[in-house]
Amino acid sequence: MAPKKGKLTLKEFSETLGLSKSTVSRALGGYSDVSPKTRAKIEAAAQDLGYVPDPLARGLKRGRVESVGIVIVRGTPALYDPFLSEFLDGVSRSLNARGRDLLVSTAGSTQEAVEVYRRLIEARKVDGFILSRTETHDPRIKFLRSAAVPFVSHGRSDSADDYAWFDIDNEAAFVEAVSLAAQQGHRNIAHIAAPPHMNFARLRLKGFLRGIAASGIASKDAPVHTAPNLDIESGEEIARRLLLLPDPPTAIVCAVDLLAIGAYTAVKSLGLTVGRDVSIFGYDGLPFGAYLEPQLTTFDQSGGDHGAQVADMLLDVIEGKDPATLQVIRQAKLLKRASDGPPAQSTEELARKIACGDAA
Amino acid sequence: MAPKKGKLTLKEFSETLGLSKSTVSRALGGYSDVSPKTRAKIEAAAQDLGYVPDPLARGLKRGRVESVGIVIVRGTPALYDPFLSEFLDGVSRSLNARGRDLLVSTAGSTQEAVEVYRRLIEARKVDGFILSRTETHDPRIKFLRSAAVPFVSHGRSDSADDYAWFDIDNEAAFVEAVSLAAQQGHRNIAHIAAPPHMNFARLRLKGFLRGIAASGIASKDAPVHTAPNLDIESGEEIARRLLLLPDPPTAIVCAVDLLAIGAYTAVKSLGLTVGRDVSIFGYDGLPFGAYLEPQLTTFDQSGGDHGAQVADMLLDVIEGKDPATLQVIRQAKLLKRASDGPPAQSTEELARKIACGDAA
DNA sequence: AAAAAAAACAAAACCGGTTTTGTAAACGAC
DNA sequence: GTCGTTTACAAAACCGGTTTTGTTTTTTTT
Repeated sequence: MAPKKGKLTLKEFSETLGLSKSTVSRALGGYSDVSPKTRAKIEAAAQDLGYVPDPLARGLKRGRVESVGIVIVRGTPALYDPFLSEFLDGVSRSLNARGRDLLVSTAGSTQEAVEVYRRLIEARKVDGFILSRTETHDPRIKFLRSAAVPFVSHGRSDSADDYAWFDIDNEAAFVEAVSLAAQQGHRNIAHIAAPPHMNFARLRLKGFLRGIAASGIASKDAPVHTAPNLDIESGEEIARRLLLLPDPPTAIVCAVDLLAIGAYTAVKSLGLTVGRDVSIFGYDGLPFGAYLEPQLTTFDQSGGDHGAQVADMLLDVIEGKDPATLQVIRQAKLLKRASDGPPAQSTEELARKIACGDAA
Repeated sequence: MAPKKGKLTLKEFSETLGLSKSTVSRALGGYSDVSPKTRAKIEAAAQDLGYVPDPLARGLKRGRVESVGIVIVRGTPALYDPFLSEFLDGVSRSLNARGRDLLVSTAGSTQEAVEVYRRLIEARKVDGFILSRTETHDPRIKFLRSAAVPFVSHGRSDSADDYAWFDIDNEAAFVEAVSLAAQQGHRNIAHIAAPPHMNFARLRLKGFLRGIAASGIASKDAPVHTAPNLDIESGEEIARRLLLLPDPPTAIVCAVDLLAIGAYTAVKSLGLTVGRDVSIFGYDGLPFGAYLEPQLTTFDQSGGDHGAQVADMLLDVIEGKDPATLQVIRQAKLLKRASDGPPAQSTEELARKIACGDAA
């Protein structure tokens, strides 16, 4: 257990074995021109004396550093994003299992993120990148593709299909939410959308509209308002605006949980009951949703799994697999809780109730 | 802008300048034996041609890699900790400003974290570590100290004072919370404590007790219950238990915001009003607290600043500064909101109210 | 049994820098 | 004007590995 001081070097190690550096290196590297007997001896000794090649020296020659990077863009849904923590945990686990590490940096915008990429590539600190929260037109993807640096993105951008990505079927999830609401009897269903430069926002809106069409609801009964920011305040503000429409929606499908939480506040402040007067659907599966009153119906993201899978994909790309063959889409899982249900009354009645309550 | 293919190497670079590798290297390194004229020329050319030394090669010779590591321990207050995100952001900013990067890994326990440290040190992937969420007896600190690896911890452990740390004055914060409550007229003040193996928990409890003593409250009127986990459920369960005591507290001081959020639920489920019947104090400054009804009174942590400062301290240690001289303590800032106030009634009256309401 | 081929290991070059040591020219002192 | 210092740069060693090329020795082929 005595941790060697200044580390055991290949030269020393091979000398104690009475062999040359090259033979030892090749033996450990699994090359063919080493006799089985010698190889066994070397491996045993390495184990024994705790010889581990210095990754710096190895990286210098090999051109790899066994680390991957992720640059987190501040703002938008904020760093304050539980999903992100879980995601990072998944990434880290997966990387560690394969002897790699994760380098994390932050940036104020995707543009700034590109600068960080540039620096990290130049400095040879990573072998590839993981992208998250992709935007519709994402400069990061453009850059990394042109720089020919391995990467995998969590979420697609518009520029389709010759890179590796992992994505949730956002569209299908929102079709599902709308269909469920329609089935429960809602005829006026609103959507609080996320800013459309986020790619997931576009897809969720698309799903919402498809769901509306499939349910035979007129588009005038399916108002879409876009939240300026993905935070609770915005959710409250927009939800309030929706409920004060002449034909208020009896169900509100929110692009993300934070908006849904804001919507709760709006509904309650109008003297209404979430889940009866107004149904609310979220998306993200924030743990917090289970503590709302009533518990929020939402979609689970299980960030850990996503992170692990994305990391695995990236390692494959780094090892030479064709990125275009690595495209995975997964279905979101509805977390049915208590914020949805058949509407207690029609839109007209709801409008009247709001008018009275609000005046009161 | 043409990004050089296979990177510009020192050899190539010095050849185009008609100088030797060594001279160029020494010029850029700021050594003395280069004429000012030559140095200027070299620096201009480096800027121009975009020459950046390969950190791998440099690290190999210098023994430094210009990265620091942080190993996040899952569980306990969970990865789902907004403070952590901000903290990481601060660390990253500070490091990037000084040309360093952050390597992030996760572990299931502090013991496991030590294994990760060992691996990262062996693999020479980092020059030092940042620790967070220190425990009272922290094996990580013991290990890093014995391994003589630079580190700075965010939060102290019991083993006092020959390493670098940055900490909040937890004790003072809780004295303040209790004093405020006492001043508002509370004579029965409870504490929901965090598990005592977390060092901050110990200090907060200590502060609570000191505040109680200073306010002349009998210890029998200051019950302390320890939450098994730092989550919302635990908070609810313990708060409920406290409120069903014969002499229920009119104020509950919680070790962390998550517990306070749980306490809200307990108070409300007993038909009581937070801030009137029962005052609640949190600690953490979770953004979410501002959306509770009523808004949670808590202490601000501003994780970003902490992270930045800790990172700066670590770089100082790595550069040879004596860790024992780097010990910073900062005062927490009370975020006075609406969950506290003078008690609406005495303990006895509250007990009666609870008994009735609960029966009803 | 001689020539060709394969096996097993060693020597040397290389990755891209930094640092130590060397050396020619310019400078200063006596 | 000779000798000792500086000054300014170059050559070479080194960091700790990997990989290419070389060299024996053994085995196979004919």
